[in-house]
Amino acid sequence: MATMKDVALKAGVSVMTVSRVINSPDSVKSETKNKILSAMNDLKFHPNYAAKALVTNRTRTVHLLIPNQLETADPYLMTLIAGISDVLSKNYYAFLLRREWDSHYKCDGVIAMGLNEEEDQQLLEKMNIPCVLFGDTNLSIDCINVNDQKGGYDMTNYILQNGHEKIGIIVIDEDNTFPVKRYNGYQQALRDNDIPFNPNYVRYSNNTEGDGFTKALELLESTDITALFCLSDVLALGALRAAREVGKVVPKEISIAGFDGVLFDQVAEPHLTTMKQPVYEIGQALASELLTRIENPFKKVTKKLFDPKIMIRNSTSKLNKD
Amino acid sequence: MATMKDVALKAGVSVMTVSRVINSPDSVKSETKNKILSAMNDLKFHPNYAAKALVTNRTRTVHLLIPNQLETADPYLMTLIAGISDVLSKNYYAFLLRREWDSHYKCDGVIAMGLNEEEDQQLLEKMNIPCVLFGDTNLSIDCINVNDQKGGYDMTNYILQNGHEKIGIIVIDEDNTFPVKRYNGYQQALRDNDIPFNPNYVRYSNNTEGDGFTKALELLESTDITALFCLSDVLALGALRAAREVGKVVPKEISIAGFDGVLFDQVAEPHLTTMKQPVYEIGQALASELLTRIENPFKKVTKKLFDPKIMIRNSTSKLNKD
DNA sequence: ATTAGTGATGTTAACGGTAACATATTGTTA
DNA sequence: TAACAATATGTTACCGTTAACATCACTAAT
Repeated sequence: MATMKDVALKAGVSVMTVSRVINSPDSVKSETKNKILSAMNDLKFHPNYAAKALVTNRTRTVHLLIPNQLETADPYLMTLIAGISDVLSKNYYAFLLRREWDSHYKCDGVIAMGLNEEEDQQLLEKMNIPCVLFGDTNLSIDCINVNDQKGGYDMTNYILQNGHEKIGIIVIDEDNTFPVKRYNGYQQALRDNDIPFNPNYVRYSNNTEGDGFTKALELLESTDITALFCLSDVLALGALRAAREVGKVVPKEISIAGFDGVLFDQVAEPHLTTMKQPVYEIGQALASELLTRIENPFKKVTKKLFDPKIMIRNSTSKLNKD
Repeated sequence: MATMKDVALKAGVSVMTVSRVINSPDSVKSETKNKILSAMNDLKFHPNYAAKALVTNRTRTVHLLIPNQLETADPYLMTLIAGISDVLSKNYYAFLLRREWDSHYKCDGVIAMGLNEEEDQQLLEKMNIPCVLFGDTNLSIDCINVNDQKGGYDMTNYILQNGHEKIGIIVIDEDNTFPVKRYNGYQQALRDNDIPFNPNYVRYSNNTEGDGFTKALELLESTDITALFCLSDVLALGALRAAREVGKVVPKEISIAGFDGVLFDQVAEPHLTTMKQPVYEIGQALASELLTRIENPFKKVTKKLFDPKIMIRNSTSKLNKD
């Protein structure tokens, strides 16, 4: 492998001038620069990142901090990673998945998936390197998140526009903020449409297919809802099964909507109407945000919200007035 | 960050002795070693991998070479990456996804997903670093692959055991070897059970839901098959839809089986009987194989096959003799 | 013509480790 | 106890790059 020394020799200049061609090309006379550039080309020179890392204290490595609760193969996480990875790889950044923050292993930056505010806080206070958070925090850290409130609002609004007024909701009961935001969106949409909020239409559940089934069954058997908004696709899958169980045809007799837009939503039968989170794009955004933060550690903190996008498929329809 | 120099100073020895404690602990007197160890502990010393990389020519980075045809967010690929990543991360190896081999960017090893023999061959000849292939090749390279022939055989055999004799098959028509192997397994199982092979039961298709639908429709309408073996889950999904289209109840009137065991197979309705590839485990195996190869570049080449595992769910059943 | 200023390039040392060799210490044997 | 291994530790140079400073040539101003 050719080193800068080889290039310098071939171009008849000092190593430092070669270095300058790479790092501040404007400071080198164009005649000299051309000589060096063509020498680099001839020798197929590519910088040794290890040497560079040693002297600049830049590793070209990013750590992805992922919650213990999530499996690595979780489709949501994997899509996020795909987005992150595509951006990082393009910039020759390698990355490494970590389940906890270990400051001993050097990296240029961290992308953290927050779970709840407290954990975020604790975590971020320990780090003093560039960091971007998938989530929210009031700390001065770059954050990217999904606009869950808007997602909840828009979906509820869509269902209302279809003539439904009795809309059940299955909320996720978890130490995290997103379900509450989605739920708030639901309530706000009802208010804005002058539809009274009915607490009997609300169920809290774990985020599992099984619990979605149970809670949906309850609602279908004990209330007169014509639509059911599940705050995750996994729940909605359970609700779909519950509808089959009680013999209600989806969407003719009951509309069912989910939230997330994970891989299997299009495979469920009927295809699930859902709020798709732009997870891949968020991954990309997290990575590019981190890269710009690494470039410029003192830039203004940014907080970005990505709007989820409603995917209208055939688990929902206009209210059937019979 | 503490360096070896700091440790050496604190322990009252030379830097080299500290280095030895890390790399060949047995060569240091235990009294000295303890002094150094506790100094390292006090100072929270962790080696600087960049410096190490520079002098040892080891980067602690692995490149994943993924085919251009695959999306990064492909669930199959993502599960593989999850397995790889879990092993690499544990060993503090970072990784980087590349779509083509670029020898200029240093790494300690490469994991390549082969597509077809020719591509593999071309690729591997270019590389002269540790490499493990997900696929097959006659070159002397470590390979890990799925036993597709056995998968095809076992699934066909399972269907035969359920009394079916008229078994349709949708083969994938692609420049790749796995569909042929699965197809061979199908044929061999027929032979071993003395069931004549009927070419009318065979369709070739692209690996898409849509084409699966079309080809399944053809078979359902023009033949008397009682079971249909699709060489991928995506195809099987289309077949499921085709069965609904012609009003045949799955599995009562037609058994449908897939192959792959991807994320959505359990979500399809009815749940799909399939041959699950141990993709996550294969990812882990690829990574650990690579790490041992990096440790010992001259070890004997290994070729491993992982058996796929039949997941019997409710898209298949015993032949209904009416 | 002398001085100061500017732009282009070179020199030196350092980043934090390890390899190879040199030296010191200890133990073994005649 | 001298002589010699064997074992334990130290010294030096180097890996490939950049930062900081030094030098040089040339132009502009006095």
